[in-house]
Amino acid sequence: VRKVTATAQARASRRKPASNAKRAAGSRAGLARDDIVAASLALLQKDGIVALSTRQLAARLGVQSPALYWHVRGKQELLELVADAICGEMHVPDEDRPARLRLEAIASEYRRVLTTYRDAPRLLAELPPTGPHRIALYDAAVGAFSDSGFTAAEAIAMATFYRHFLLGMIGEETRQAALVRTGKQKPAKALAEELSQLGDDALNYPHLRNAAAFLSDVDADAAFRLGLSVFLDGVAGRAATADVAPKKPRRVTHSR
Amino acid sequence: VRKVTATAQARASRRKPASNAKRAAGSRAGLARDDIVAASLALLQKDGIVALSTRQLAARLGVQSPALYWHVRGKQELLELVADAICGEMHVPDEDRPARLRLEAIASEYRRVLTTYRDAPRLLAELPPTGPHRIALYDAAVGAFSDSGFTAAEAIAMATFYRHFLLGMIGEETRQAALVRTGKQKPAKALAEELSQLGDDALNYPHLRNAAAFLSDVDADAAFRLGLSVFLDGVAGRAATADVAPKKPRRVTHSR
DNA sequence: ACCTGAACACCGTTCAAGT
DNA sequence: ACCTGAACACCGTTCAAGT
Repeated sequence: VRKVTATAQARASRRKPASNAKRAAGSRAGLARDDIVAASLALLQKDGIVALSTRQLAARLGVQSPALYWHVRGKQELLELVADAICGEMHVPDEDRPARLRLEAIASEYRRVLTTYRDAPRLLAELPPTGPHRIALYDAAVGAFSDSGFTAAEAIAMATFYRHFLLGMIGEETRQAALVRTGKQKPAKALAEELSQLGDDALNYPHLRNAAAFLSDVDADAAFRLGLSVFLDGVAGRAATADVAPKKPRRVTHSR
Repeated sequence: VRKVTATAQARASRRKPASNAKRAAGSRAGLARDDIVAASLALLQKDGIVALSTRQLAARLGVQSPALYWHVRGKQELLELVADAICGEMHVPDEDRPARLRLEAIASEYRRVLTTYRDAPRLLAELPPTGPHRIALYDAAVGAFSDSGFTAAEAIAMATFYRHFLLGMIGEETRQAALVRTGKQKPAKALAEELSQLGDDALNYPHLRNAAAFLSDVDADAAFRLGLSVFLDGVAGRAATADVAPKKPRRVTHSR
């Protein structure tokens, strides 16, 4: 039982057998890794992340779902491949531009492609940034933060935060857009309802209540630029002051 | 078929029948909404979000899984209740403190409680901020951003971004901590491997490679404070300049 | 009013067996 | 080398029926 599993993993991890000009020779379905990723992207774009199951994917490829496991180690790896393929569509900014422009370029590339794939922000946020394209973007961000005056350790942390910041902003935008698209009550209405429902009780929400009129008419584009510029203003207004790498080498700790 | 479903939803939405001093009278399992949420939190803390299934939850409560559906509309609502219960442990800052201190207080409350529940950041990031406690926190953030010089519409957007920023930072921290805890290779090693694996090819990652030595020794606490202060510096260095509410009332649009 | 039993339509994954 | 068939251990949810 152990043995077979081990060899199966070994098979799946040894990929790209020779080239990509090898399929459809004598294989049954002529399934290739790239086909699987392409079909996954199509599925994601059409029906969202919930539809991205091994079984539906196999059906779309005209194959039984266990067939996927010869090409891919498991669903986790499949999702990572999809995530990296998505990031492969993003353009990595040139090194010779000023740091802030590079960070802005990364942001707009994120937004440009992630808004075209359904649920992509959620997908990228959940998966650790593996894969060559994702790491390349990460590397570019680290470089930009380094050039902004952060130490190496700080730049690494900042790049991670930046990534999550962008994914959060874009994810929120796509979530709102999806709500409107599917005809559900626009979120302003939903929140207004909640507010009036609970308003008379002990808790009331003065600021939201005050701003309720503006809830529906937030331009996603302007909001994105605002959030981004606030963050980058913070970046610009700071030289390397904080100290993220402790003196005595110490493991990552979580609060406690 | 339609009718019955409708009444079932009506039943589930009409909750808190009288008070909470009513259960265990003649009911079989004496199941109450609060019990379900409490058991969910315990399950979450012990085995993470993957274990938080209706069936495992029911088992822990000594009940069949369909029983839950009398008390709760579905899994989505269950998760929202759990999320709000978690946020109920956070302290909302006083209004009379300076805006920046309020935002810092919100941040440290987020971090304090989210690091105690497994996968809580992911949970909160995926769910829209419904529920009284979550809305109260959101309201406090909107107030703080308003007092920082943002217009109402801007403050709403900033509060959303702030939430995602915090969830992203804390989520990354807990993810790293989980990797270390479960004995998996610490992420520094993993990334270093990826780097050396792909390094000789066309792509190489100069900045990550340069910073690789610092990857393992990032103090999560210091990193959090760094990211937070950068963001809040950006907030402080900005009066209300941007314009998030468009002149001609226009729906939320995505990209293009 | 509150819960069970049985069923439906799904999942991801393993593994022997086919070709 | 690449794929199928059958199976395992799960999901969330509905709905009639029990008490």
